[in-house]
Amino acid sequence: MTDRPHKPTMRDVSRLAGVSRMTVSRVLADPSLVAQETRDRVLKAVAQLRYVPDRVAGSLSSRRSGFVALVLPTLMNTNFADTAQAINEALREADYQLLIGFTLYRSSEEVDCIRSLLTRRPEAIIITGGVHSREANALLLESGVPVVEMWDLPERPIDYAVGFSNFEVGRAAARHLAGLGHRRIGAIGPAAGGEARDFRGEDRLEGFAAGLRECGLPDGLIIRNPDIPLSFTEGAQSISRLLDLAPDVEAVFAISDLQGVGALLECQRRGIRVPEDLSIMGFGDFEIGRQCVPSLTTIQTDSRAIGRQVAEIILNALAGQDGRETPRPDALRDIGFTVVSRGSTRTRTP
Amino acid sequence: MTDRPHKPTMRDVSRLAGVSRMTVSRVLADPSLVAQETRDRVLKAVAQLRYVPDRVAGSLSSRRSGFVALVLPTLMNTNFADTAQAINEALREADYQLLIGFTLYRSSEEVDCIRSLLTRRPEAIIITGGVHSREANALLLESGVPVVEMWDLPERPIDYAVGFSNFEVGRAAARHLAGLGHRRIGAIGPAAGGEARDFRGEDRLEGFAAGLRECGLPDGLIIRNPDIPLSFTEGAQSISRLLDLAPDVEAVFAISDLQGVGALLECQRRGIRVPEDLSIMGFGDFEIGRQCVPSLTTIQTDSRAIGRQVAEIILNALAGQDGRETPRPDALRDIGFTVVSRGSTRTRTP
DNA sequence: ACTTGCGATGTGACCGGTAACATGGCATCA
DNA sequence: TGATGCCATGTTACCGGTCACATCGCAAGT
Repeated sequence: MTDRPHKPTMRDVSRLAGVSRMTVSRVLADPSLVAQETRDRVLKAVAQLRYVPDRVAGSLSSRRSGFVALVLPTLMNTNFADTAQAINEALREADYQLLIGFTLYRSSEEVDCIRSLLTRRPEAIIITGGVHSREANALLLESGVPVVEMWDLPERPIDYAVGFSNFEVGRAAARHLAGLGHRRIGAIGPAAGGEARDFRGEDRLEGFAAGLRECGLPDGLIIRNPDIPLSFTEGAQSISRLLDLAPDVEAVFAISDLQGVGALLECQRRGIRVPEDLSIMGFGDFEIGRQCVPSLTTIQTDSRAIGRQVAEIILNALAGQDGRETPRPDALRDIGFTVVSRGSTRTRTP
Repeated sequence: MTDRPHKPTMRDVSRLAGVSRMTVSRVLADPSLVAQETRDRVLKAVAQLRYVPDRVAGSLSSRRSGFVALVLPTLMNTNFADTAQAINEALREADYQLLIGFTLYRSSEEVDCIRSLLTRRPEAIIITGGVHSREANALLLESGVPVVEMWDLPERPIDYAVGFSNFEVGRAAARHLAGLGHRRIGAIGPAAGGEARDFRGEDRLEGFAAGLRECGLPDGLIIRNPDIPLSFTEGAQSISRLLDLAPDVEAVFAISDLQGVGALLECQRRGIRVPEDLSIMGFGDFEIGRQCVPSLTTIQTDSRAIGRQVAEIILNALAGQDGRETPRPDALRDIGFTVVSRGSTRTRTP
């Protein structure tokens, strides 16, 4: 907190090195533009003054902030944390700084968050999900920068989307459990009414219900919990409610591994054997799901790959605008998903 | 990505409202300074043009960026994610934007990260841990803004620190396990040699070893794993190594619940009963530790409270500088820790 | 009636960089 | 030898706000 009289500016460096400010700027931005000898003198001055360039000023002047905005529901979900890290790693190489905002699954927060991030003039915006309020949509559209939606596959993305169909994930889960011979099949997931909404979880749940119906099975055993965000604890509660409702349930789909593992642990506490008495399947392929006993059958999507692809799209789009035309990459990237069968599910034995 | 001719600026708003730019600025910054009628006219113009103020320009001019820099090792550890969210929530109320950088537990990354964040002229810096390279320290000291170190309690903090003694945590763990009557006691934690280092984990491990010695017990059963960051999987590996080394070990301290839960699950796989055959104790009070079966004995510290206190210190320090003198809050805040005894440990039965 | 003071608004400089263009020196080439 | 062109560097304006100060009108005080 040592307060120096004032932080050295580029002018101070230029004076010390006996050159113009512009030369200092060049040395820092692209050293090859400056003669070796001058460059060394400037760098010596930079080191001597411990000069740290001011990107605030630089951004204003160059009209390139070097920011990329990232809108996430929360960090409590490891998948989002993974994606965020992967994006960060890829963008930092190109010297972009991530600006993260959180919505807590609330529409009102989402709008505030976007508006606030836009004041920082990000060069691109990454947002979780493909469903936004009218106001949020308007802000994104008018932002003037590329928008990437992720973890979902909207029919008509704003600009780009990287994700998969949550509805199809649910459908695949239903078919998988039905395919194992189960008939009394339930699910646990988010309720649709509250202020906080997990639209992607809701989609998986709807896809699951649709899948059950396609298999000629009833879709009445679905527990919808309004406590968003989801957690292990919430999974334990939901499975409890389901077991109270239908003690003879044979298989359960949890729309997140967080809930799935929570459910599994609750079963252990209740002495319900998994998978002998109950098959449990989750979504997200969390590390804890791979490690737990029995390991959790899940639907896997690659969180880090989503992040990498998002970053790639952005770097492409931003490179495209400085001159050389880059072919516009696919607006919609479906990264797909895979059912990973593990110990927590098994074929029904009559 | 709609490219309008150019984004409206304050000048456009001022013209439309028939006032000067300064009046627009006032309406946005402190509406009470402007007459009702004028204010309404300006706000109408703002809405009509969908004007979004440019904080890049504002920051440069006012010399207040509205940024707070946060340096974290990773988001993979829920504790840090919790703290980050808590900080964010508190700072957003005061309209500060968090700038997050990740070190991945590497000293070299830490320096780069700090340097890069400093170019954005943050008004405060929050950094994880109390041990930094000489270069990082110099940068922080010269930054000219308040620095808050967290999750540790350095003897001589740069400016402020919010945390607890990791060494004492380890010592308390040793005493707790020894107090249960165990004699063959081991631990799993990070190795000290590699490029990536978890200094706080190392401190807990050292404290643990010291605690064992104080109790007159040998400290030879400590597994140090260089795979940082820690994870469930790594915990499973480490406990395996420990069990191979000393099959008769009675109790284990894992320096993180991540490892502790991983160890617990590995024991389940191997048919080792916890706590009957082996007591396991972790650190961090992760949700999964509370939920798993048996639930994990741990040492609890409040991640969100750390975040809240960090934010409080910063808001205080930053308020202090605009005129009214605020008493400098305690430079060092020890938020302490608590041993939480749960199902994974029990008294030794001879 | 004249001064005083305050509320509401405007003026101009400035924050610290960078884009765009200008300049000067020197080697190359017809 | 003069034109040409490139390399290295300098000059100037400007990015979009806000600060400090100036101005103006009007009500209150003496």
